Amino acid sequence: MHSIAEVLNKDYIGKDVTLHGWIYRIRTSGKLTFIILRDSTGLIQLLSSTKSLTPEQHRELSGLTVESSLEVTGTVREDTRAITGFEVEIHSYRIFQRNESFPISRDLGEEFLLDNRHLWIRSREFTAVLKVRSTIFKAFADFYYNNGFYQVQPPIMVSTATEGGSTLFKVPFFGEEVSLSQSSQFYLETFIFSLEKVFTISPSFRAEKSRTRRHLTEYWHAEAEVAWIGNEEMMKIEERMIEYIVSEVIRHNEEDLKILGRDIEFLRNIRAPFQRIRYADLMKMAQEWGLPLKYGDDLGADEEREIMVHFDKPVFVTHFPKSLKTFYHMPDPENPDEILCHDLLAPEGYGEIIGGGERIWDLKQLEQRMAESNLDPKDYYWYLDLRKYGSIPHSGFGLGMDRLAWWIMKQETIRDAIPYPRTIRRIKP
RNA sequence: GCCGUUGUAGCUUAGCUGGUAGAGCACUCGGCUGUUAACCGAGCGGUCGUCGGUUCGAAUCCGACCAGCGGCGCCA
Repeated sequence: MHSIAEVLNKDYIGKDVTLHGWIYRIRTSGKLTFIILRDSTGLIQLLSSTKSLTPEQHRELSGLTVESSLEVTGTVREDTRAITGFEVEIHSYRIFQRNESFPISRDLGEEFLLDNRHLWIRSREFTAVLKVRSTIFKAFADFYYNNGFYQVQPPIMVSTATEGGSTLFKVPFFGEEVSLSQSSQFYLETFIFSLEKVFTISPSFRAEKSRTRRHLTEYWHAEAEVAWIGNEEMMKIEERMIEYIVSEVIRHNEEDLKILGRDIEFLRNIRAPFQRIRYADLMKMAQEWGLPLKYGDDLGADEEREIMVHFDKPVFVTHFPKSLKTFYHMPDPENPDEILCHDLLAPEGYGEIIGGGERIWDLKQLEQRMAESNLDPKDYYWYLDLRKYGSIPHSGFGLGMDRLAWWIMKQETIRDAIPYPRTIRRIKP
């Protein structure tokens, strides 16, 4: 048994190989039939003819359809006319299944492909997407393992909101109603008191009725929390992490990026350090660029896009006004109206992919900020406990893995970066 | 939630001011000993999203509803 990628090699010329996979294309030309076979590693042309098969066998192979599954044994030869430079002349085979007409052919509509995502997964394009995603998830975890972090597993079913504004998914829980997690941050903060440096990649859920190309209701949320460090040190870790993930994708997925039409040279330029811009300075710059922004405005999607036109690497925006961020962010001691936080904006119009910063670690200060936000301390008793027993300075961040994958692959919508997107209007397949 | 837009064969679509619904792909059959999303010929395939209205006559005009997509707000 051989893989297709393995056999696309001069060492196999003249040798017999056994391949298995699915029919990617099939066409007949007179008494010859060309089958393009697909497996997880690539494509290869197979030749069926009466030279090496009986007329009945040749006829059976010629009658196969796209995505039929089979195993073939044949002889490899080099042939520049074949799609990947080599061809296998079949002399025996086994058909596992001959399909009826495969629903997906050429000229595909967006809605149809989403309805048939379970089949579209097999396409060359989506196979490339899945391979790049696999690298991104591995590289994220590797980066943190290599830097002394522990991976932890926070709960998914939770009883409190982490952030006031976002809408929660309610699920029944033995006669009670609980929520699906929309951020693991508070739980991650609990882990640093035993492990100091922790990360997780877990699903998060947002019941916001967002209808945009960058929102999912279920997404993969990568989060880290680090003891003893502040906002600037946190950003240093993040920029190296992004650089590492992008470099790993370039190293392992060059072919996939080509299939997706991604400009690899652009990605090669994604190297730390990334520029830091204070919110107040960004507002001044935006005004010079003619954007209708003033101090105190939040960055909308349009503003992010217009700002990022001026950069070809991700940019950290820091020191947001207190009013724009939630209660747990640490105010800047030098200017308490601003907080020690950062958003990382991706270039090329992709916008925010990371939100993070330093957390308030003083109990009184946290209680005061919660009171300002009209939050009931009882709901957060365990979060407040962390500030009662050996509290320490610490920072963390949350990264939308699907958004990162979406940007790295430069896909049209975030739905094209995740196999089974969940949105306000889509729960199938 | 608000605003916009689209819906014709399994898929992609043409059909303009109302007059018997047309093509390509897929599939089936036939032709071609080197095809590259092959090509050539034939066949199969449609309650024009749904319901209602206007009209002698509606895919086409009007209304409501349903579904998808896009934008905003919110966020990762």
